[in-house]
Amino acid sequence: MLDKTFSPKDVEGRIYALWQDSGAFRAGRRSDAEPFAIMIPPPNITGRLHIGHALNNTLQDMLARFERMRGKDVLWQPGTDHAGIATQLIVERQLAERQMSRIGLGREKFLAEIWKWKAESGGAITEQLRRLGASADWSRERFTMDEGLSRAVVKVFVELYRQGLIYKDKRLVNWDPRLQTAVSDLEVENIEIKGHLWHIRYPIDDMPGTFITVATTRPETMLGDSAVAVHPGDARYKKLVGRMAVLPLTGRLIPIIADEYSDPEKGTGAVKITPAHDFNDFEVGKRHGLAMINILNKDGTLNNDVPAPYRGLSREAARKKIVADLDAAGLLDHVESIVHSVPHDEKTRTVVLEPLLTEQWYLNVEPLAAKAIAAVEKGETKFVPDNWTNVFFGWLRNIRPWCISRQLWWGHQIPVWYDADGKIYCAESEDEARAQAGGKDLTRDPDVLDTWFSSALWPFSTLGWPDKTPELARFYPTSVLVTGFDIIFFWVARMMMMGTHFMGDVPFRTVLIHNRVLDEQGAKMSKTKGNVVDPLVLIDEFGADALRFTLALAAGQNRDMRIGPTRVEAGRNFGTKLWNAARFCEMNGCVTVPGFDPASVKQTVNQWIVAETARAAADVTAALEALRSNEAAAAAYHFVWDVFCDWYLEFAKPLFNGTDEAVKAETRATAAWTRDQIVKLLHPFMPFITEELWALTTPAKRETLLIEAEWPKLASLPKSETAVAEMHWVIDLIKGVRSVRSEMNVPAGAKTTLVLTSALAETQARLSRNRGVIETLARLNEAKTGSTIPAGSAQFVIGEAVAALPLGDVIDFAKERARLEKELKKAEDEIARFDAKLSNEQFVSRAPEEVLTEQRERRAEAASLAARLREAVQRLA
RNA sequence: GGGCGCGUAGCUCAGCGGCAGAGCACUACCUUGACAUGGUAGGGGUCACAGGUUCGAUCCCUGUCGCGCCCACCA
Repeated sequence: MLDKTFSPKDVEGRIYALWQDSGAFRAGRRSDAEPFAIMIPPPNITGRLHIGHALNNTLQDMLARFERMRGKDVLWQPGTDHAGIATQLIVERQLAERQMSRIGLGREKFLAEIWKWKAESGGAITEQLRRLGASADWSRERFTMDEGLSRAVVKVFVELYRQGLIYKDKRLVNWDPRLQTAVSDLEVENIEIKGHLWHIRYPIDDMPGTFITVATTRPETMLGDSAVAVHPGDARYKKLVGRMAVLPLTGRLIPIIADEYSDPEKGTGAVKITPAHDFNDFEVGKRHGLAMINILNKDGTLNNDVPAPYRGLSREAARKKIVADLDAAGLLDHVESIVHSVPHDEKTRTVVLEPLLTEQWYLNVEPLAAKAIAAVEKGETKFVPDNWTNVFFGWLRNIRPWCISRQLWWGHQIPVWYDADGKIYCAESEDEARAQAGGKDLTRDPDVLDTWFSSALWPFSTLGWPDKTPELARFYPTSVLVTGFDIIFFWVARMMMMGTHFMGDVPFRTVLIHNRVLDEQGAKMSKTKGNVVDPLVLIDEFGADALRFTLALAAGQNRDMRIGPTRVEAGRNFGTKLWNAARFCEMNGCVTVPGFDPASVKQTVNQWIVAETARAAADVTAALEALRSNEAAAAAYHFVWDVFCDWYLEFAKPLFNGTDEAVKAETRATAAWTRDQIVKLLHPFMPFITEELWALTTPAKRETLLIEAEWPKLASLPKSETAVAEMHWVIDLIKGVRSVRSEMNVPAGAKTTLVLTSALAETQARLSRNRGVIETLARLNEAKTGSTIPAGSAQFVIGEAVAALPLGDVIDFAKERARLEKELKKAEDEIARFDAKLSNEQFVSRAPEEVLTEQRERRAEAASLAARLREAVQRLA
């Protein structure tokens, strides 16, 4: 006997172990079946499962389990990402606690420390994915710095280098002064802050008392100015072009140049040019051959190329001092308060990034982007929902070189060596490089690659590339990529580029973009706000199934979804409902009957539930195929709760308590069959509870659902239209009687007699066929047909029949009359509406026939209702 | 500046040409032999606003307002 409620925490661990031992998660179990592959977006090894991961992996697991049950050979490839910056920072912080430092240890020992940390703590996130129920093939788990994946990274780098797509260049890059590394354009977070626009007067050389005024938000950069630019057509400055300005505080002479870049409308129309510290100025500087004066050290302090008083100052301190000094010199024209956006690091959003002139490795992604664009244009990869396609195109069509080098230690070290003259040798190994160099002593480039470089290879590097493995042949291109829109540029686009370039085919056929998860108040979750909804806490409280079902139901087209305890509670309640329905079946001896043929049932109610089950299965299947998890979950929910529990099991009660053994047996078998279909349909969403029910409901013959159960394919079952119509009639009748009873304030315990007056033989037959359930569910002591209404009764239309309920003294006449009048008014309004519609010539001539018929029928119903209400009102009066 | 998304019940959201829906919250009643993590009945809506297309618009088109996001620029 099943317990009264399902207790997730007592069974989830056991069931997960059972699954893993069964080997059912493994890819390649069905070598003759159609392959289906999903690559997990590898979570950072530093990560803890957050609600976004929970959603992402719930959707992947849902698809993996669905396709597995459909008989496909499923590969769900798990793994983790080495997360260069995040991991290095964590270990550095831990070292600091032990009074040690990265620099002190040196590269080799520091990396050993990270590997040690990874061995101890790096597996946390995958353990947490298991708690969610993730059915990934853990035997194939990969890490972006595994030997094999690293080999892929080196191979890709070397090939791209030889193709001339990777090159070294000295130009401005976004520099993080705290981490002291370059970052890519994508890693820059522009944040709007309140700032100032300082207007500074630069004296003109040889023209005492004449100034040219420039405006800047970063006054400290003036120390690196090489020119002042004005627009060639700007009459105000025409006579100054070609003269020199005296750069305040330095005394340096800089030219006043004419360049289209200067916008006469903006600021003063004259703009200071700092080629080493501004992306636009860099271009201007190149055009005019200006000096590139770098004034910053790698840590953001001012270097020795500035006047002595400012050397070594932080950017903030330098700014203050420079403004004060300019003011003292009378060169500060005025200060304006403005709001402008300032580049910050994306991780902490606290460090202001600086454009800095450094030498970095770049990947010319343009030719790769062209291939990725072409593949999507040809429909080789589709985005769901497809509006993301344009976002993807938009970025790739305006793509700029990707800065791929990072001044970190943790990551894939760049496979480039230099000889004493600085000549570059790019090779797959040091030996190969040395051979190229003719045996010279070489030093390796100290930098590592952007973490996303290795992630971009994930769909094929995890399958063994560059080796031609059987897995690669079988599972590439993968079937679906499930991810959030925030990494379309970082990851999806780059996988598309690398995949099309190196594999000659797209990495995935479909990209399912899901929403971002917010807290219950709609705020972005962040640790500082303390509003992080921890999925593990939710799992502890409500169970993994509850969380998964809630997430599946909430996932949709909307940009954001809000998740919190109250929604997960509803998911848990659904699990309890399912559990108790199964328990009810068990109590009534519903046991799975081997060889049961659902098409053979004779009872109307059983024919009906078989047809409804088939429809639910079709709905869930169609929704899952279309990757619409919310529709799939909703269809299953509705069927289980509103159809199976609320009506079918209630109809079954009088049958189970009846005396007709044949009917009882058929109903038991049908109920057990339906329960089994439900358990299978819900398994992709709620794997634990369904597995438990699969085992417990008929312990004798079951293995695990995971291995045994096939996805319900019920399309060939009879539609049983007559049975369905009859049950709908019964349901409407019962609802009507309940409503009337409630309105009439019939005391809860009291039973009443229902007299159905109908001239239709069919109605009378239906009533007599279903008398048992109608009497039970409508709490009647008698239901009978007749054409006369007993004295002292009121009559109510229920469907096409009329219920005449004995009134006795339980009715509040005045209230009843008011209610009836209200109803009558409603019905009359409705008639008027339909009449207006039906007398509209255009409507009648153009609307499809079935719409017309439907509208006429509804009009007739309303009219009949109105007539009866009118009569009832008169009777009460 | 360019682009995208969203305004539907008190709240969170589905629906997207032909009865306006769910969950939570609310009201009343019900501890009935599966389930109070439940049941029954109910209240609550100018589907943001204005035009247009259509026989018919919450749904399609145009515009307006409001909210959010992305990209670019920022002297």
